[in-house]
Amino acid sequence: MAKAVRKRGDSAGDARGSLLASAAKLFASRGYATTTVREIVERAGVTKPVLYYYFRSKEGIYLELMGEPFRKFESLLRETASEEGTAKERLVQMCLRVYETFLEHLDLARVMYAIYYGPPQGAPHIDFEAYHRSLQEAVRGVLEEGMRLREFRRADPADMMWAVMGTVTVAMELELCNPSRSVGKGGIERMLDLLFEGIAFREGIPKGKGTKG
Amino acid sequence: MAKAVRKRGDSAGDARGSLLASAAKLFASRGYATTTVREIVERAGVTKPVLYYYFRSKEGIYLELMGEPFRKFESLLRETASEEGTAKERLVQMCLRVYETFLEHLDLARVMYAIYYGPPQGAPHIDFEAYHRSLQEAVRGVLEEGMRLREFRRADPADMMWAVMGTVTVAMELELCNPSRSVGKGGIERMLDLLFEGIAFREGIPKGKGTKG
DNA sequence: GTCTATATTGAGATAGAC
DNA sequence: GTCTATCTCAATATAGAC
Repeated sequence: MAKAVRKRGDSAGDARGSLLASAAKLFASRGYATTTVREIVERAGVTKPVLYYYFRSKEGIYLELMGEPFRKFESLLRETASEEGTAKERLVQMCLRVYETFLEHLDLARVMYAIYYGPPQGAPHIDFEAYHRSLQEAVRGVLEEGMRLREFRRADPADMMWAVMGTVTVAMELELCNPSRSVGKGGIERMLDLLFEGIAFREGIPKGKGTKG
Repeated sequence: MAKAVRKRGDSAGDARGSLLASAAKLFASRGYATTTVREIVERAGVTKPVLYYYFRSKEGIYLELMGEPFRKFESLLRETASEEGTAKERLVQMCLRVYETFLEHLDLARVMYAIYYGPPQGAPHIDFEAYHRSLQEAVRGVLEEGMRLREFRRADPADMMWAVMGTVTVAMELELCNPSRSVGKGGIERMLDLLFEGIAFREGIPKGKGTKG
């Protein structure tokens, strides 16, 4: 155990990255509250002052950790909203990218779930709700556009939005708790297809999708 | 605060019930690990030995607490599986009853979510996964029957199952974290309707459901 | 500076009177 | 069945030797 041994090959900025990775893993597996600074630095192979140099505090490294995926998430929504393609195509893209971002940050997703659904654990407050809501708004926006373009049939946009969210939610939570049974991106596409066959407008069928059943 | 005052009107078996209610609220709001026996008994207006008399331990009251909704959940699945009605009707019933059971035990659902998605918190192990899976199997069973009866169109039953689960999941999680925006039972029915319009078989339409779009 | 031994605390759990 | 008073134990904090 002792001093934990950073090899000479490690580049300079690596300590920072090691600390982030270490904190992510520990927050994910043991929770924010129960993870100690000592554990984080030990696992990263550095000493306490290094953590405080880069991040000021345990809260600091937590906020830094959560910051990145959320920034990525926001830019993802902006991009997808202003893209080419049918409403359906954009919606599928949006769902798949959200899911991809989720996969790229599984550990952080775990931390987020634990704090969102569990007791606060003394972690500094992050407005997860706001991010979740901006995803909802983005999805709903595309759905409403699809309705205007008569690509989708008319229904309560909120209901449609939640049905779409349901497919992504299920895929994500399966990945979190039961990765071996994960449906993956393919699964999301197939679920959305099932849903679209009900959402798709059925009178003047716009593109080329007949009743293929 | 002091002694916490049990009024004379309280009937005999009430201490037990108060303890259960108290533990449910506290486990839900503060988590299993951080909730102390002292807090539980104080809130219930009794003393420690009363808790140990009825439940043997902190783990005991936790298991007792979780036991009831899960027993109810299992009988619910059995009942619904062996009922009258079309596959769609039974599926909707099943979803609505799961959701109702969830609503009746919101606090416990919160505890369950915290432990399922978060760190174990030292709580005794409960195989939530098994219950979740039996729900999945029940839903899938009805779906497959619906396919055999040509009430639903053919598709991967697992995909359909997850799509259905998604609607319930979304409704439940909304209720947990954002009850003011809850979609409620009506929302589940509407989401399922959206989904069915895609799942419903479209060639020899069995019952009386034409393309009403 | 670091390590080990010793307090202190606060948790879960119990004994025995009533 | 419920109380007061107490026990056990583990985690943390601290003191003092090295």
